[in-house]
Amino acid sequence: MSKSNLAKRASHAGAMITEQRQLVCRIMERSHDHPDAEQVFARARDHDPRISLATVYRTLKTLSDLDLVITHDFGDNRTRYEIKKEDHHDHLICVASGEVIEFRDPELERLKKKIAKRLGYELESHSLELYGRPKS
Amino acid sequence: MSKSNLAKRASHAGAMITEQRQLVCRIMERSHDHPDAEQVFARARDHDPRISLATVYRTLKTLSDLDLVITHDFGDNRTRYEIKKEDHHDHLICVASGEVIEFRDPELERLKKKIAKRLGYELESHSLELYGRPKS
DNA sequence: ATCAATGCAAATTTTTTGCATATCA
DNA sequence: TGATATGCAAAAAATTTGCATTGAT
Repeated sequence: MSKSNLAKRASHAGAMITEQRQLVCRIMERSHDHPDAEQVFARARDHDPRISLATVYRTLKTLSDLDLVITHDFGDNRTRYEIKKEDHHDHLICVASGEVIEFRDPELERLKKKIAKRLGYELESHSLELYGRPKS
Repeated sequence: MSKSNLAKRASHAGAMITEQRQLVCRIMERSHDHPDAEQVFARARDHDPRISLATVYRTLKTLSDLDLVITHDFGDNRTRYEIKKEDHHDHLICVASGEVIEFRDPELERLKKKIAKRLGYELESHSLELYGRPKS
């Protein structure tokens, strides 16, 4: 049950760890969907009703600046957040249900780096979203 | 100098073509960057100062519903629009300058379809953004 | 003539910010 | 203690919408 301990990593990276940040970190560790700020806020408020939405936004920004959290845009105008894991994965969004499916593909990862290199860039980050319709 | 004639295609797809929509279509045909709604509005207003931002939004929405225009999110909180061409391409965003570079890669296209299929989906659309730092 | 699109301004939605206060190191 | 984070409410920014009017077919 060892958690990734996001808060500890954030602290190690120089961020001050307050009770609220601790809480947001714990929530991000336990969220296996891709919540937006409002959802993180709702979950946080369940544990501590005194936390504010502004703090949630600020904390998520801080974590994402530290590269510990990634942001996504799945086409509905709101930013979704996800804890960054060691292994990169991408997302397929079901156009029928909106469900988000994570997948990994090493060939894809290789190809992305190769393309960036070809264009004269060092790949820093990347995001791929596939939008698909379930094959009955 | 044959244009892609976006307006004609929109009309063919059943959209009513007004002067404003004509104008937005012409602008999208001539824009080779990836403008946001505000930029399209500014360009439109140069030709016809009476057009409104709401109409630009509504027209872009209509065109994108008709699959004649694609939307992008490059990480700054605004939706960017681009006319949809026959051949799919993806984007590399320079993290240093914000510049957006288009690229094409057939292997990538094949791989995307393959992955969707593997997951039990028919690929409907997809977007890949690479964020890279220029190799000095 | 009829139905849909427009303009305008107001309303929503998402995210950010200023400032006085509370909290961490 | 001294610097930084928080909460609150107000501000910004992006996008949508209601409604009276205009315009397309």
